[in-house]
Amino acid sequence: MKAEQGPDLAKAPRTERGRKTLRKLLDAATREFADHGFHDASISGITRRAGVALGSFYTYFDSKDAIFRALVSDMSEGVGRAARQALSPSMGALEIEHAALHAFLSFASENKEIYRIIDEAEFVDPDSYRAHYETIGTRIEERLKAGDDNGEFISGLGAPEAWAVMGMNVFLGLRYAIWAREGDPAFEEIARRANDLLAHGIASSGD
Amino acid sequence: MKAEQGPDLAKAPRTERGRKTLRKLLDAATREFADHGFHDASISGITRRAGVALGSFYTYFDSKDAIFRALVSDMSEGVGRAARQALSPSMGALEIEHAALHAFLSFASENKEIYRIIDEAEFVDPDSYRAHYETIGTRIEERLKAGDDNGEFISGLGAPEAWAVMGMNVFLGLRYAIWAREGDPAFEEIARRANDLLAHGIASSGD
DNA sequence: CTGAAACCTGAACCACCTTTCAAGTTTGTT
DNA sequence: AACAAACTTGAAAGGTGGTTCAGGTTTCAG
Repeated sequence: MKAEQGPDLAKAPRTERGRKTLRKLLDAATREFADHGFHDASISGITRRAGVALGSFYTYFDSKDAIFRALVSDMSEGVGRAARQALSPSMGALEIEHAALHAFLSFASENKEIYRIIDEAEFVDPDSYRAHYETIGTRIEERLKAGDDNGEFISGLGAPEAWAVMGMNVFLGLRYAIWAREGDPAFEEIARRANDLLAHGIASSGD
Repeated sequence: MKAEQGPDLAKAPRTERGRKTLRKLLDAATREFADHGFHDASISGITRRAGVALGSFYTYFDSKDAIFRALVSDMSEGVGRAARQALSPSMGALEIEHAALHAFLSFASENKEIYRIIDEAEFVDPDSYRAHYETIGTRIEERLKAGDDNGEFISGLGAPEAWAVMGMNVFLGLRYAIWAREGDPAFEEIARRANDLLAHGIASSGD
């Protein structure tokens, strides 16, 4: 959840006190942006939540945009980390897609605010938004190619199929994690049905 | 492109002159929001583009939010209209999904600014954003059920499959229409590959 | 023709918010 | 202990831009 390093996202603190204040600001900003969205969030709202003076903000960030970018890059990594932990190399290619979607649904469900922030990056910081999805798309494409190589998937799969899979996953997350309703099927069932669609499609076999 | 009716989206004009001014404001707002995004767009920018005085804006809209909402509801209808025109009842169920995606890619490609505005509604006007996708999701679900009824699709399809299809389409639109690159496959090929995935999945048949 | 309602105008109001800064306090090193 | 660097503070500068309003012009029904 830290974001000190990287190309000047935050001005690195040099003392223990400074590191604590930076952390408090990042945590407060997550809540402030999640509650109000980028533009209705205010620096004073962030510093109030963090319990520090308004001016201290500028010790660590050059601007409101800068702290937002720091958060996005931070959280984008968080999503990737969560996905990686759910996968194991011993799984079959289909099984991997199932596990990835299930992990994604759980993660989104428990981090709704993070998702709002990444989505808003489309407008506040378009480059990192695009980088976020292109990174994930590439990763899915690699998984599809691996499944192709070991004979579990058909050959000829590439970026279009990867983006289709990513879109399925993102929208199932939107509908069943972020906009969850009473009576919705469990994540397990959602993941299973998406996996069936991915494996065999929906055309009736007799046709 | 009009949005006079509806629950108080705009204060209805009573003369011909008024209707023209309202139209000019809506058109100008489309361009202003597309160029700058909601928050960096300004009322004075809109009235300048429309060629009317700043104060006239408030004859037709109560606020900046109000005109944005009017635009979103307007454009959401436009997307639906474009999709409906590309479909014909004589098509088979699979063929319909293919045509819908192809029409969507073309529409998105030629209306990138509209897509930016609808996406930004997630933050400016969450209710219409959600309504937009739930309406489309329901429509896709109906199509899947129809394909099920006539035996072309497997049975048991429902909302999860519909949202999966919608996600595929939206993300393929994002990648190949909005973020199009040199050397990308043509829309025809994208639609065909997505349709193959939808029909038969990606598991190798022998397995 | 005529008057009331509709519409237009743009300067000014005003609320809000990012950013700066000069002065004070704490931390860590020598 | 002593000093410099790091850090903190909050008032105020400086802008921005949404919204109001009082007065003028146009429209249109009767």
